[in-house]
Amino acid sequence: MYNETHVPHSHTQTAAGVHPVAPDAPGAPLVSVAGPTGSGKSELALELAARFSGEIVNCDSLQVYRHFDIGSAKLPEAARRGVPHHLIDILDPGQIFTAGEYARLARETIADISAHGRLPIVAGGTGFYLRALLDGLFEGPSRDQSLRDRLAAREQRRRGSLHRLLSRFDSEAAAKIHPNDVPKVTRALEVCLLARRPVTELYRQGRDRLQGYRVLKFGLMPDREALNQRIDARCRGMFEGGLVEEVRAIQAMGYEAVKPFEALGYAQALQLIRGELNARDALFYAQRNTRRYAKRQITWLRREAAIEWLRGFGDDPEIQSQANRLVLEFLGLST
RNA sequence: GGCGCGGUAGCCAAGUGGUAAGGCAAGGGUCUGCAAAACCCUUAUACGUCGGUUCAAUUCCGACCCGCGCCU
Repeated sequence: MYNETHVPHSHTQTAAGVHPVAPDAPGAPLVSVAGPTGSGKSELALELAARFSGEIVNCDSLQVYRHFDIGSAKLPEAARRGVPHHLIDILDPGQIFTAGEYARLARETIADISAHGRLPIVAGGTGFYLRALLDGLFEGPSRDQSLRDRLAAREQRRRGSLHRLLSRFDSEAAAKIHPNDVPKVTRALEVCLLARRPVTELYRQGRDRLQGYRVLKFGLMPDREALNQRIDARCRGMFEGGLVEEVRAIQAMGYEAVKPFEALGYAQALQLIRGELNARDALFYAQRNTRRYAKRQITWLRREAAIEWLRGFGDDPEIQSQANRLVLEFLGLST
């Protein structure tokens, strides 16, 4: 794939003003920066964007929400060095968002950026969103709240009933989903019922993969111990930097039981406010859960295909120059 | 100094004269429209030390060490 992009392009250096996107390329270039929380994705993405006249497309399921700034570690406007950031602050806290919608929006955004001759850089830690964007999802019905409500009620009456039901509609799907994993069982069932066909059959038709781009995927993979330390420090910084006040402010706007409040740090801050946790425990649980989250992200990333691994933090100059070199090569700008 | 209680894996903790639950933490994994979510799996050369009794001690006895509490 992008091994073929070693073909040196006419002019060499990335002097400012030179459009990095070769107009005759066999697909528009697209860069993505993934990695666990706290690995320095935003910093690396920003660095690359600044250097290659890129624009950043957020790929984080929490940063899409307005008002959730501190706990989602949004790069403050002032720190963005004039680089345009997309798909940040696009939703109200009460709105539900899905991977499918993300993929749609992100694809539009990327197309737009490319059309202007700039380099789209997708940055964020939500692996599922990235996969939905790049590999696509299967073509099928999207979520249906009223159906879900009915299914949930049924499951509540008899635990495991949804899984049993699913095995009648699609035994293959049922075999792959653990009965305790109600959300996934629900989705599979929802699809079967809405499409009147087994999900498995729909899966077989493939995903609606992103077309027309050449993709360079970075995976930041810092040392686990160092990452954990950063995570702990960052969580502490969030609490000390006004996370609880941020939550109070959001509550004051009338939001209480909204989805983003379930996120790491926010959940704990909320419990602290409600008196269900003391300050020490709130921090402790936020840190621990964030460390676990990072672990899950790493698990997800390991499975991702064709990743250029960067064994360190994205704000490390050494890592940044490694990434720079790879992007240069990728764009066909290396000498 | 005396008395009492305790000392089991990284932490908490049950328990038995025949080599020992569980929980937490940790690690690994799954993921096709709520994914910072949800779910699954795995783990240990662990019974303070030294002796004694016994076929056999983590379990009983003694001494010692350490911790906690109380007393003088």
